[in-house]
Amino acid sequence: MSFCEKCIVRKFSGLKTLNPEELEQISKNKTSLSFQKGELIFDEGEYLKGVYCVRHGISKLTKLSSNGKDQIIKFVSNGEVLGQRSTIANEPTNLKAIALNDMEVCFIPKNYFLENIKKNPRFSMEMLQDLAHELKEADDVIVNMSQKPVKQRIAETILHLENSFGLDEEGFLLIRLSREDISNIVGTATESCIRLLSTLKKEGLISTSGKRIMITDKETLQQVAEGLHH
Amino acid sequence: MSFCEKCIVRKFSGLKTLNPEELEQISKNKTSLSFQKGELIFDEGEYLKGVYCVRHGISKLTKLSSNGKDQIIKFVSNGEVLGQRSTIANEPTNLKAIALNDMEVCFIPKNYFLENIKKNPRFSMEMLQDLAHELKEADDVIVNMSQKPVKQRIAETILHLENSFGLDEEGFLLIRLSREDISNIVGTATESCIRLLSTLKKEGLISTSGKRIMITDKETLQQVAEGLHH
DNA sequence: ATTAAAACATGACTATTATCAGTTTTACTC
DNA sequence: GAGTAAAACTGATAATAGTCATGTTTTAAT
Repeated sequence: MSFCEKCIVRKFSGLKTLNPEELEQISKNKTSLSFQKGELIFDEGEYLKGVYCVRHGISKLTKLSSNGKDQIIKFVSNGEVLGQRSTIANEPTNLKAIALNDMEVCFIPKNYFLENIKKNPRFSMEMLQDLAHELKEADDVIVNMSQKPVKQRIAETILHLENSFGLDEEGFLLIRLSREDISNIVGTATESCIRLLSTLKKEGLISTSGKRIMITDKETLQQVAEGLHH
Repeated sequence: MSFCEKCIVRKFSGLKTLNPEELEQISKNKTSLSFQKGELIFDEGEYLKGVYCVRHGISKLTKLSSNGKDQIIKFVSNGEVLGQRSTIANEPTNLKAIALNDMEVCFIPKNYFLENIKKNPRFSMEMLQDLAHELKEADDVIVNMSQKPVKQRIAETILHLENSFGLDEEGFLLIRLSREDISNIVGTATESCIRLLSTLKKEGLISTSGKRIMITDKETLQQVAEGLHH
């Protein structure tokens, strides 16, 4: 049994605005869950009974397109909360959540979450700002997807993955994705994605080793992402 | 001078959850503004001093892409509020707002809007649900943009415009957009957009008269939008 | 360690979309 | 209502991305 009050993860999520009593209330009613790599956390269209606070690991959130491909909408990792949007909207989820690696999460039943939104204005303001921020990010993605060619989107994705998850000791991106996952981020055929990664490799902007990717010329890669370099 | 209490528009926006005193407070401090067709309401990156409640007219919200094209992210019309996201996030706007036709809006200074979020839990819950809903829509757009070919996106856009703004007496879409605007919704070259509209016309799914568009075979158009028809 | 399955990679070809150049139509001003 | 600028349209061509076929490497399970 662990206590929310002491959880480091709390510092990064909206939960930081809750007072000790509110936290204890949540602490008493949460349940700890583990998910294995590849395991389904929740599916698109499910009604959630609460939110999932991620203590460890990374989850990918995808949406099934009418052509049968899963589009990756975003990743959720340590200190972030899964299922916020649908819980707040009181709707079924619009996304599917899958564990990218082994995960530990705390499940917080809906009513404790919603209760705090109603009672604690600082918490609800935090949630509002969270959603506002997500919305801005979504707008950026829309523009990139509609206006940029695939090569730019891949360059951008690699830079974004570095920013979000950082590097390991050897300098490789900490997050390891299959080529298919990458193609599902940029919305392209897996073969096209592989080919363009090879191109970036030949141009000396990245190097790879299996699933691991290293940025070797960040400046030029940024130029590619912005369409200034061919 | 008009009173928020009596404003029909209020019924459609989050403002409906405010009580008479809160409404009077806003009513006393709002200013009425007019914008002409094509006029700039606010630019990307501006700090807004408040939100704009749309009483009449339609505004397009765009974001400039690095390739110099404006991507249309969404439209805001009667009963909806402009500048919500950036006001809540306390950030500069991430979108540019332009009047698509002559507009009448009420400007509500920031602090009256934020005050109600802090004091009235029903209002802040309404705002949360608003943002949650926008976020879901944004996810849908991301999937469409990344996974669907241009023809499908155009079909979808036409159907979406009918749903959002309806038809005139003759059965044409009420909203009238230039070919360039349509191409900036689907994120394509204007010429490609024109060509695909012609194709849809030849296939008998729509007909056009100048800027006016009429859906003549809704069922098939829906199939095209979903990729079931070629 | 062996083997089967999955993921990765590449080539050949096709389909889609963008670009450039030009013409026609529409809408607006005087 | 003629003149003009902007928008709409069309064609030719190039660039981009998707599909299908096939071989190779990596991964994971026995």
